Amino acid sequence: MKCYDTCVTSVEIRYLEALRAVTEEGTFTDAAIRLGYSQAAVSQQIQSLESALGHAVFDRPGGPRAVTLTPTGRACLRHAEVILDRLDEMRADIDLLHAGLGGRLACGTFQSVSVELLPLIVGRVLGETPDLQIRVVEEDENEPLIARLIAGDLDVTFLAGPVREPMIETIPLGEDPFVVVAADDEFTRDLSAFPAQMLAGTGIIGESAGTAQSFIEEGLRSVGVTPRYRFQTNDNGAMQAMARTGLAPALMPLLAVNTDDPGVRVLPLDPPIAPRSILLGLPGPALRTPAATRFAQIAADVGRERLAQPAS
Amino acid sequence: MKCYDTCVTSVEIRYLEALRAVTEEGTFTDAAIRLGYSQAAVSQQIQSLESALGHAVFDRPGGPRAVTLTPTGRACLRHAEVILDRLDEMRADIDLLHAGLGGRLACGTFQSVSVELLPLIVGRVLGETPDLQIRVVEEDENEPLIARLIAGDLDVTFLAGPVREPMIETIPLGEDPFVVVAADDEFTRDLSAFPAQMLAGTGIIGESAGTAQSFIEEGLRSVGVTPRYRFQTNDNGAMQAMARTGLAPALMPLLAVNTDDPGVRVLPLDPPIAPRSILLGLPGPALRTPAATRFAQIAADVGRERLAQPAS
DNA sequence: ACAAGAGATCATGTAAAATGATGAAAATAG
DNA sequence: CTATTTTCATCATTTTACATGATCTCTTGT
Repeated sequence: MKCYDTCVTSVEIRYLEALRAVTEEGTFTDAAIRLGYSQAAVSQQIQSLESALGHAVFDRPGGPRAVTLTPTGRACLRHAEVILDRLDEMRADIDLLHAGLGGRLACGTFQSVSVELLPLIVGRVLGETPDLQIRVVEEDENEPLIARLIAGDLDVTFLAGPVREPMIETIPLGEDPFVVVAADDEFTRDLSAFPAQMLAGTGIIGESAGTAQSFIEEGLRSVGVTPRYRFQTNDNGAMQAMARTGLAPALMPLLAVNTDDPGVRVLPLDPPIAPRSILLGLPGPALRTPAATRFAQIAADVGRERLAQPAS
Repeated sequence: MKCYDTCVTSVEIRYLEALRAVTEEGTFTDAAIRLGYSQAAVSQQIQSLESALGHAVFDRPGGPRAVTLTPTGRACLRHAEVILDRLDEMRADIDLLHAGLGGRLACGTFQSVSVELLPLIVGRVLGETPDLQIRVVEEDENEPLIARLIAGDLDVTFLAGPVREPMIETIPLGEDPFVVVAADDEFTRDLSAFPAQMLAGTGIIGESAGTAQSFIEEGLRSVGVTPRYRFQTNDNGAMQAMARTGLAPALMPLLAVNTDDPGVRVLPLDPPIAPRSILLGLPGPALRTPAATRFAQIAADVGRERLAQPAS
């Protein structure tokens, strides 16, 4: 059969549906009834499909015998089934996404939040919507988190400190004070707060870099102390373990501290440095999934429970 | 059938292409250029897609900023990529199929052919088109093979004996005589042919059932012998091994005999019974793949080489 | 404030699809 | 062997959807 490329129609979804229906029903007429078309329409659709593929997909024996697939048609149908299934899946996926029950939620975070706050929130969210696929991305700085949120790479993200970025919306969750984690020895045993001035002498243990550390350094300078590092690591556990040895006190966000550790004392700084505020960043309303909205609500709840609220 | 849905149009391929193009280009205008449409057309296509899905897929910030995918759009795109890829695959698959280089070939066969003839043919076919996926289906009878060929389940099939079935085409490959396989003992050593009459006394070893066996029984009756079975099995090797013990001679199609076995003698029957003709069945030309056609050619070649040709 | 750039909107012509009626081919029944 | 039924293809026609080009609106950058 010669195919004159008079009409450059390409493969359309409805052709594939027709292919499937005709195959399953056995006749064009029944397929047309099932699809809600006229028989002529189905006939033309199959013809269009055949002209698009360049080969016949059905063998029409003529007379009251059922049409059968050609090898070409069988190959085509194999793919068509996948495509049509995938289309259904797409719809289901989107419905689920919009119902807030399914889909994916990519969440940005940074270290101190990851320790305690995030697991709590994730636990509650998953308690409500177990089918939600949550992916967590950790960064040391605000900027990449914000960038990825704007890029749509993330659906929500935790942020630290004041954020001025008109493209996104932020919800304050509370404040995370910086505390001194010191070895539990005869000196610290009597203290209820750690004198900031002493840090100049002892040196401190801190994170390697990142937003939190800049914040700390700035805070220390504002109370007249220039910090000197005795040890820097990005691992919270290592920091605390090192502080336990008595090498130097660690200056850490409270959220990152394991307060169950009997070997250390956790003390506020005196005078205190400005606490870091913890925010949740969300994209504009149009880019927000129901799951993200719910995540934000739960995050605010958890923040109210576990974080100091700023004096308003 | 009246449809009162607000969206009369459903998802179309071109919408998905537009979705992909806009996502990759970042703007409707560039996507339109890439697709060869006007900007307005792409805008409408995306709108149609959105109305079909029920949700926006792009966030249009307005002004000279690139549009970005909404979570819905991202979910949609994930599936769209698969669907579009699959469509390309479909075309490639069909082209390959039509070039005779790829695709699948389902071949029906029966025992005696499977032993020697089929491996030879398959070997040659694969030598020419290594990417062809050949699947072999073995049945004992002609009928299921023919039925599956007509149903399109098989692309080619070997058949035995005369076949009267107008729906399919048959190519004679040659004749497969029935031979006596007997233990190599003092009695058979002097024979150049096995007297049919003797089979009445010794009994025979044969297949359990099936077309071949009916053929044998009929043939024996035509020379005045009523067969009596001493042992029946469907395994050619077992049949031959049993004949080797001297229990009784086996009456088998020559093709099924392992002629390298030193423990047995393979003798023609005297008087001979009608040999079984070996045919290759093919569907009508429209249902034939190039691979099937080539398979038939090679089968005819091999048949000419390895089978007795009927006296014409 | 203004210009530039991006998508939305509108009216319009055109192309494609669906329809309903008719025709041709083939198996089946009488 | 003819009539009937079932099937798909074809044709002319209507209806629908599509793409276009010209504005409109909005936002950003200067």
